[in-house]
Amino acid sequence: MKTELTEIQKKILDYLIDQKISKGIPPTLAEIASHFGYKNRATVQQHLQAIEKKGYIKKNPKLSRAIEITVEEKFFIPRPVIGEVAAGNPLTIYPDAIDTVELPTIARMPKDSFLLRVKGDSLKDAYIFSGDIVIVNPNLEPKNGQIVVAILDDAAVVKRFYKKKNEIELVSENPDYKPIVIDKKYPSFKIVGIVVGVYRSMSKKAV
Amino acid sequence: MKTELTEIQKKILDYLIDQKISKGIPPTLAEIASHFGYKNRATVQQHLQAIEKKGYIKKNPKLSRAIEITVEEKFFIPRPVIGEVAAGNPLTIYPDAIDTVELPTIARMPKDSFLLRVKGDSLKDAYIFSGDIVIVNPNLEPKNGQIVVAILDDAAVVKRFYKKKNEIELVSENPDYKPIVIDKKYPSFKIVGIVVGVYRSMSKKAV
DNA sequence: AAGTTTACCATGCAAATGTATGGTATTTGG
DNA sequence: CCAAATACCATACATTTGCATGGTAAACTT
Repeated sequence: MKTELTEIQKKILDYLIDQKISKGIPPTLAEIASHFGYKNRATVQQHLQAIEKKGYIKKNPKLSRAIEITVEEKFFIPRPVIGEVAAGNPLTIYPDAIDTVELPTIARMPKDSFLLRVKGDSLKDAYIFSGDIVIVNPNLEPKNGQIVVAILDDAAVVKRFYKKKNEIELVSENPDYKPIVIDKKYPSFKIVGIVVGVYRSMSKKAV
Repeated sequence: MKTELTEIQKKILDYLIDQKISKGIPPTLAEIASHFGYKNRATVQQHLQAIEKKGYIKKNPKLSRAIEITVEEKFFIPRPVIGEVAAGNPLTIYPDAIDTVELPTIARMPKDSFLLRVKGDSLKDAYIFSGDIVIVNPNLEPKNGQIVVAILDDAAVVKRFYKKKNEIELVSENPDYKPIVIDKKYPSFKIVGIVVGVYRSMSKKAV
């Protein structure tokens, strides 16, 4: 039952997994057909039957979108990493993904969130280490003590957020950097997002 | 547009979220009706329309299962934590969850995987700290250097896995513990799972 | 008392969906 | 060369699904 998939079957399986991950729901036969340019759902149906026969998926008959993916190796899915946090201050966010990271399905992202890879040990006092992936959520209001990603002038920083009476203070984890007080001097100040989580994959190599 | 949901509408929304998380796909009208004991899909339909009107979901008309959940606050969902790793060696896996942890979103675990909370700094050399959540996947074959959860006699341990020629060695992160060599002396030896990732939530409180 | 909201049901219908069957063309292995 | 596997199409059909409409009953405004 460990038969190999053909090229096309592999592509369809990949598409199934991709859809289930990015959209949350598996596609219908019609959607698959449309994606691959097939004029007929039956073509897809036959491919799915072949894939199921080889044990890679399981279909719940009669139900729409009821395709269960049974491949164990596909636990990890690639997600784009759009920037790096390095050496305390400067943060670069590239227009395109600089890299992808294999994220377990457990760490599915909050909507619109993005990933940044941490370089260097500037955040080590927050127990975040080089190579770790931080999940940044742009849709939340920052609360005191949270680690935020913010833009000052042209640079971006990753610091702890504290809202005082009339000002906002950004405190670095690294004691070498003084807190930044936000006032009129920073007209372009903007909170990009809040670091809601840290993830580190252990599956690839030993640390 | 910030109208409150009624009790029933709230229950239906919870069900939608729950299904999307546990099964990966939103239910159909019929499935919702069946779950709540309704004899009619139209009842569900009207509830969904009401929920949509209040802005909590968004429906893609004509498409099956195309219910998008738009509630921002629901980014974090509780997942059970079934045990603790503490003080180097002993690991306790409780039959029921000892706690729940708020995981970002829509989180879908690798199949059959479970979560353990780390207590103490016994794994700090692997950059895993007290309070962190480790994701354990029981369905993978361990490779050298990976951190595994294993059972020896009655105790369970979390250590690095190394397969030598004729034996298996479990190496502790903590230098105070000597490596354990697996042979006939441990008839009940069993790999419970592999630590595939570490997650730490940053949203609640400052570290 | 009259209106509104909420919560349900029944029925009907068009479109979407999964499935079965039969057919053609190409490639592959013996 | 021939059989089998692969990849696709067309057509047909039963369900599933979403949706619209109309109706009943209770609870709550006003």
